[in-house]
Amino acid sequence: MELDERKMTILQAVVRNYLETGEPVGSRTISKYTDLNLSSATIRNEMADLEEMGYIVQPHTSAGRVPTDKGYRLYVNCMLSEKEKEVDEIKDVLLKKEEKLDDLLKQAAKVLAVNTNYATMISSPRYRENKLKFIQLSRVSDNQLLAVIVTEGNVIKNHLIETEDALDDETLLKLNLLMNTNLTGLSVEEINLPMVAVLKKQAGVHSDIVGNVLDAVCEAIHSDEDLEIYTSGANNILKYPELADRERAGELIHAFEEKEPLTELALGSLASQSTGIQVYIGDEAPIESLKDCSIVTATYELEDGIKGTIGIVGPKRMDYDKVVGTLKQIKNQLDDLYKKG
Amino acid sequence: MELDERKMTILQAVVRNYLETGEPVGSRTISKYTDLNLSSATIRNEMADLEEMGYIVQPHTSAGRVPTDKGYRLYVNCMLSEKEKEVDEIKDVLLKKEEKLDDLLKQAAKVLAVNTNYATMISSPRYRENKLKFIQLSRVSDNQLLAVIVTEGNVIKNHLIETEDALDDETLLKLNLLMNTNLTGLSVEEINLPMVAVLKKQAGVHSDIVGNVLDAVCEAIHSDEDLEIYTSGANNILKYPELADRERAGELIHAFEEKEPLTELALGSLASQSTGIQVYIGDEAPIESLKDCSIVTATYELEDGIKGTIGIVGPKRMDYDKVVGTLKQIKNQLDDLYKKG
DNA sequence: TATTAGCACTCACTGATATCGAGTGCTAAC
DNA sequence: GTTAGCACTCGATATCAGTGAGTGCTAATA
Repeated sequence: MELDERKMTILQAVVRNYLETGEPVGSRTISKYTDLNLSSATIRNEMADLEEMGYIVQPHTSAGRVPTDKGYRLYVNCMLSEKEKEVDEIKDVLLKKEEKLDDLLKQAAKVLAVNTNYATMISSPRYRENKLKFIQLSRVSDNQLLAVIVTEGNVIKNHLIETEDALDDETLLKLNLLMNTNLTGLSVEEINLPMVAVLKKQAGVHSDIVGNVLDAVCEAIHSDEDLEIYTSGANNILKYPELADRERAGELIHAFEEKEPLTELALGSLASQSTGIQVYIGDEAPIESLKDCSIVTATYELEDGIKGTIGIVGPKRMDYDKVVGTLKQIKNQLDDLYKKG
Repeated sequence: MELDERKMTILQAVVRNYLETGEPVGSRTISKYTDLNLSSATIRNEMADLEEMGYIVQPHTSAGRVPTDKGYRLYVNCMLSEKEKEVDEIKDVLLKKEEKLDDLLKQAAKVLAVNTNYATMISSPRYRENKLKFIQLSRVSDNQLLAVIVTEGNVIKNHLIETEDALDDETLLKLNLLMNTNLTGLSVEEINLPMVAVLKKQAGVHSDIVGNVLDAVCEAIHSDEDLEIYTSGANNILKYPELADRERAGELIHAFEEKEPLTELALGSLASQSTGIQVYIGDEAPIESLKDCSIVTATYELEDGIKGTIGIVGPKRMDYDKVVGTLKQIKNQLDDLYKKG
């Protein structure tokens, strides 16, 4: 059987209607809803076909139709390709400038949640291929050294090192010079074993300190695992009956609280390379516990290569149009605000 | 009317039974449950008295009794004063040692949540009366300075400062010396305006940098507002029908996600000076959105004056005995682990 | 005088039954 | 190919009687 234009129109009408009402939609509704000027009987026949093709189902005999994942997918694909062309009209979703990046991100998540009524998440940007910019070793007290490590993206890491006995100023200066001259501008991959050996040798009795600092450097740059995730509006989950039963809601809330699953999602979305919008419907979701939901993610990019993920989790009958629009807008704003700031 | 010992026994039995079952408890149940050897009729008379005194209520005529907030309060007071004496038996709630303090805290929240099946929170410790230990100003790039501020409790703060033009090494050294000699060992309260004026004067053209650093110092030490809150098991809320309706659960989940309300709670608990256990029942809660819950908090103390709050939020019919016991245990462990580490 | 047995009464809860109506598929007419 | 008409399905809602756990009150009892 073929999916002609009329069937497509009817499918779209079914999906739209279902998104609005959340109730199975019947033939009579569609007959009035569309401008096809067809009787409900005709629509019924078409709907029977659409069901056979797997785009819609009846929850039970004598009920209207509900889109399947496949139906949503088709709808979303069409919608997205239309959105491509269309210029995004300006909506009033606005971010204020914030001092700190993480405050800005928190705010973005919140604004998105309030505007869409879904649960939202945003990951801190991930600095790929990051290079060392600056190392500073200072004596904090007689037996404590502080290593401050700054990387290209201005990510700052602190690391306290316990020492046996106090180092004098001269030694400290020497160590600082040694490390900065040898390591600045390098990424972790470029710091290899021979280099480490040379450094340690030059450090003499203080080779353990160098080792310690290098470990901290490694951790600071290779910060895949400490991708920060900020969430907002997890309670919105409870607004959608199809997600609000104890079992499901519990899992979702848990995922939003623990954040590990969301980290996966963020990393996955980043890995996919696409800068655009990604939509996961039901089973397509990369996270087991979100498989009854739809997820829409976007990748924002603060500067070249400094990317993060922003996403929305909601019921499958999500207002995709609105979500995609709002997401794009926030994404653009994030970009702009940072460049200006 | 007087609350004699028998009434007290009956009240306790009612509360215990209700905690277990969550169902209104009737006179016959109590008659069997206690070893008072009284008929249900006698119990009924006593229960009528207890109701008149405001310790229990009937949800409706022809139902058993349920404790009121006042009833819970009496029960908890008795329980706590008994717990005082009793030596805590060793349970197997164990924390593993962690590298970083925040990992340890996260773990504590999680363990507590898993063990009790309630929602839990823990605040990072708050360093009161904190003194400055060390300031380091370094040049990161031509127009960026990095101020690293270390306080007595080894809390490290970083602050990036943009500069018009590059400072040479000598000036930098001078500024560092200036600030360290003048400020080390002082608390924010001790850094007054005349002192700031003198510093700025000595800094000459770089007075703006000094001002900038001082702001950062102030923020670093006076870190009331950035008390970190870690939560776990917020989804446990959904396990208790009396909290699981959309309205209430939404509010609770929201509180646990936004964390601001919990910060209030933590600060309040710290302010109360008590090192022991605090129990808030229903309306007693300092947070509006938690007024249908009970909250049990404890103050942990890593070192002298370095205190944080750990707390549990659950339904009013909470297993207070177990919660208090577990909380005490975790509290002790937190203390020990840190001292050893 | 305190306790208890007995009894009438209350009321949430359960399950059976009836009714309603939105929606379907099919057939026959247009 | 489209549509009107009709019988049929089945979830949702309302009604109602029956059940049982629980109460308060009264009168008998130790």
